Amino acid sequence: MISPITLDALKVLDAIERKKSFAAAAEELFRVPSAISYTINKLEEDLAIQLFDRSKRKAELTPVGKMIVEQGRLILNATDELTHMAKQSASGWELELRICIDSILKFKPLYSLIALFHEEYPWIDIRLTEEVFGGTWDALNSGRCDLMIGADGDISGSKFTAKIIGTIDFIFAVKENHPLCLEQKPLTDAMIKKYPSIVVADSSRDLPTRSAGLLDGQARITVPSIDKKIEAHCQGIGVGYLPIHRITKELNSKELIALPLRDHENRQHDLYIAWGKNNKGKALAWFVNKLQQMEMRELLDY
Amino acid sequence: MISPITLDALKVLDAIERKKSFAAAAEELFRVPSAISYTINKLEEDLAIQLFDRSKRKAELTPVGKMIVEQGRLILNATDELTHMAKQSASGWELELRICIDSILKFKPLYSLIALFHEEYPWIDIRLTEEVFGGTWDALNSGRCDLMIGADGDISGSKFTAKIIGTIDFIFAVKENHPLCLEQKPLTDAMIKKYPSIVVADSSRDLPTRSAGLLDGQARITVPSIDKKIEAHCQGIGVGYLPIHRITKELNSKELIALPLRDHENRQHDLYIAWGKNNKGKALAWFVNKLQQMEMRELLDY
DNA sequence: CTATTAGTTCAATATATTTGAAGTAATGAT
DNA sequence: ATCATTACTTCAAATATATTGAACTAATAG
Repeated sequence: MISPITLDALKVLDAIERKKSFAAAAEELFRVPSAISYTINKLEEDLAIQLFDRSKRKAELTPVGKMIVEQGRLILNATDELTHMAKQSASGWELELRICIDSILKFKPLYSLIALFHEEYPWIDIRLTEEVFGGTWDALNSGRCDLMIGADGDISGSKFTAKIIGTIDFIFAVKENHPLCLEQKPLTDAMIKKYPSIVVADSSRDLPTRSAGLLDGQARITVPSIDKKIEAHCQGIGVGYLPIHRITKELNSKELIALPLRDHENRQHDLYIAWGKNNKGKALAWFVNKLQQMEMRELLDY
Repeated sequence: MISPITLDALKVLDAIERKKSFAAAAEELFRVPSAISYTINKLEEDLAIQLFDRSKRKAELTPVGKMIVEQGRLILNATDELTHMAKQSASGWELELRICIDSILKFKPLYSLIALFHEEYPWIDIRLTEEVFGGTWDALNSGRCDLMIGADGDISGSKFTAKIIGTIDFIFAVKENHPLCLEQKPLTDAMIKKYPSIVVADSSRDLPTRSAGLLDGQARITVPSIDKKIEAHCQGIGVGYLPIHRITKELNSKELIALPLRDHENRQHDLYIAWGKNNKGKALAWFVNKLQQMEMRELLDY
């Protein structure tokens, strides 16, 4: 026997310390005093350590005894928590929920949602990953996440449930003082094609790469994230569509200029959330519910 | 029953997971397979949670089961550690050691000693307090500390063991450009008495205040710590003796000037460590041993 | 100097665990 | 496909462990 300590003994020890008496502890635990005495004696014997000073009428904890009570309480709490966790997760709560978010969306509003969730269910792990364009669908499809929040482009098949929770406006934006600013508005295709377009790399691995509806015959510069794309626009390296909510700062400071196009409306993309149809997880349901209640404005962090 | 989990069940669960088999776990725990089966069945029943998937020949942990194994190991470790701690402290190791150090000494070298100690005995708490002059003796005398490291002035009686572990040199030092610098050397009492002396408050509460051997008939400015005294000297507010090792920086930068005195040698104070004679604590012994081995230079942090 | 309180001891009893033999069902080998 | 083997389960009996209540001891409060 490596450790002679038992949780029952720790419970008894705890009760004695709180009630300051063997008899009172016995009552609390629905046992007779002699049973308490037996448990403590056994623990002392097994440990070969005196836990109580019995020279007085009332038994008093020795310093070591006090320490065991204190540390023991931590252990008892841990087991109670473990029991609780186990019951929760056995009753339909996931042990972890993996959320994949399109990098077109801002993380911040999701953070506060996660914080809220974590307050209620601190034992459930939330794993957040980021993908660009089709990457979120791909992550869901290949089982790398349980819930995707992302740009549109629906997936075929009946494995997933998808809900549109809003739309994102895209506008054609270029750097201030960009040559295109001097051209006659609205801009034509020919004008635009003279400048490279900035494309965010599709992080899809399994799915066919999505064209993202870009103009043809134009030089392309591929960047790994939406942030880098915005940066590239600001540097004047290229031109293209950007989601309004991510560039409000740059538009306000006139770092980026929105330009009207002859052949394209300012485009709208649907914002989806999607998850496995037969995923009955309650944490998933919690997030789906909250996300649907959320105002688009909150999610985009205008 | 609040938590049906028992440490024994967690041990069994751990063994099964490691050995990947009920039978192997049984062997490891010197029980028959049916006993293992019984323990697991009981735990599953009490928790009302399926811990193993028995559809295959080899029982496999369910996700919840895996979690319980993982968390359970933490709990098992904690109990093992608790047992260890208890045995250690019952075998003569203190649960905490209170060290009181004279503020004349630097804390830093003691910190590394404490760090070293903490590496070997992480469960023993070290409480470090600081006192000025007689304060360390007083702290020891009144039971506020177990070990004092400090300036001299031996205590009468046989309650304590004291060891001299070195000496500290004190010199008479004043601010650069202080009027005393211009006087003829060596300085006489009369010259010094014109300027206030800086006295560190004796934090003693129970013991008669110690005169600290200062010149009489001189204005006194009382400061609460050695640092404030050095500061006061640097500001030219007063004059007096300072421990060399605490003012090497100021002496090198000529912020403070050491001056020779006619009537006093540069004084030496013995550096003591002392502790209760019948304190048989092993942590105390460890520190006493290490402190005696330490070079004065290390302790003063020259 | 009792009377009372607090905890202990002990034999009897109740409960829980372990055992070994027999059983079931899945896997692997032929 | 069949059969032996593996891996675990079930069950009754045996054993170990915990609980009880009655009798006991020792400290302290009145």
